[in-house]
Amino acid sequence: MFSIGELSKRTKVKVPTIRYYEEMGLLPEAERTAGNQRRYDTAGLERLSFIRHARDLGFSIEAISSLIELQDHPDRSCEAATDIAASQLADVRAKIKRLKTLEKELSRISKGCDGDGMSEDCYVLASLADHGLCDQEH
Amino acid sequence: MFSIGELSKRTKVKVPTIRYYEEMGLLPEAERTAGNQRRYDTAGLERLSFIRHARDLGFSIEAISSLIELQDHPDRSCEAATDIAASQLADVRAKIKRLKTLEKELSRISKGCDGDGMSEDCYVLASLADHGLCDQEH
DNA sequence: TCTTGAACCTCTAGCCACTAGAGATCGTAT
DNA sequence: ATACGATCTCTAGTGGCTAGAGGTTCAAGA
Ligand SMILES: [Zn+2]
Ligand SMILES: [Zn+2]
Ligand SMILES: [Zn+2]
Ligand SMILES: [Zn+2]
Repeated sequence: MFSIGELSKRTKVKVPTIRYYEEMGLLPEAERTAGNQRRYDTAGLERLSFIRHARDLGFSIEAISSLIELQDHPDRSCEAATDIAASQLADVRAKIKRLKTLEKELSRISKGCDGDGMSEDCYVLASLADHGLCDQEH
Repeated sequence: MFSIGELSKRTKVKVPTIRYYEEMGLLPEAERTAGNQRRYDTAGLERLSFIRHARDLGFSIEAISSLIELQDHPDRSCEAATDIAASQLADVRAKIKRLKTLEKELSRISKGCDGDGMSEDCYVLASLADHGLCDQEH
């Protein structure tokens, strides 16, 4: 049994974040010492590692909730889990697509001015004022 | 002179968002009718279009504030503008990089299970539980 | 001119996933 | 016994909006 600080060190999840996850129902309510401090065991450590890893991969708290629910019921179909993963992948791909478009425009805009003129003649400001100068929709 | 609703239609920025921008100081306080309703002219339209375009390109409210400040002083050096644009471009590139890493992991994870087994044996869940199965850091 | 009803006003609260800080209590090492 | 770092709860703040309540104003048609 170890403290929340120890759990925090081992998982690299900040202490207030652990408490937040508990409040959100991702972590079960921790056992407490006589003095009301949380104590954890390896089950808590594993669950928090799962959450941390899923968060690192960009899953939302809500999605992780569903995934954990599934993990707690080994006999259920895992269809929901693959759906969630597929949808997360689709999200990430959509974000990449959008960001690549932005990257193109921003790199054109950035190249357009070397910053040693006056704002009146600045291509950066002119580009922001006029989407017509953009190559694509974004 | 036109109403906030008209401005909203022309810029495709929602009415509450326009009020929010005013509150944040991105838009100057609008003129009002005798009955306290906001009225705008083409200057307001242009400024809001600038903001909208910058937001579409991912600039923060704070960054846009600085850009507008610069735009209002045509005689100042535009160095700050190019700095802001360069930093925004760097942000976008960093995000793309991270998302590409995530995409690789997620696509591996997604391919690993077709969703017709039980959660006990699900590769999606196993992957989330064990970062060791990942190809890269992320 | 009067009436309707859409558009407008302000204010508060909610979203997500935390993060920061205040003020009090607990645990442990000396 | 004392010190002091770690923990507790609670509230509020972050960014960039969005939603809703409850009230007022504007403009068009009768
Ligand atoms: Zn410039
Ligand atoms: Zn554009
Ligand atoms: Zn599966
Ligand atoms: Zn991993």
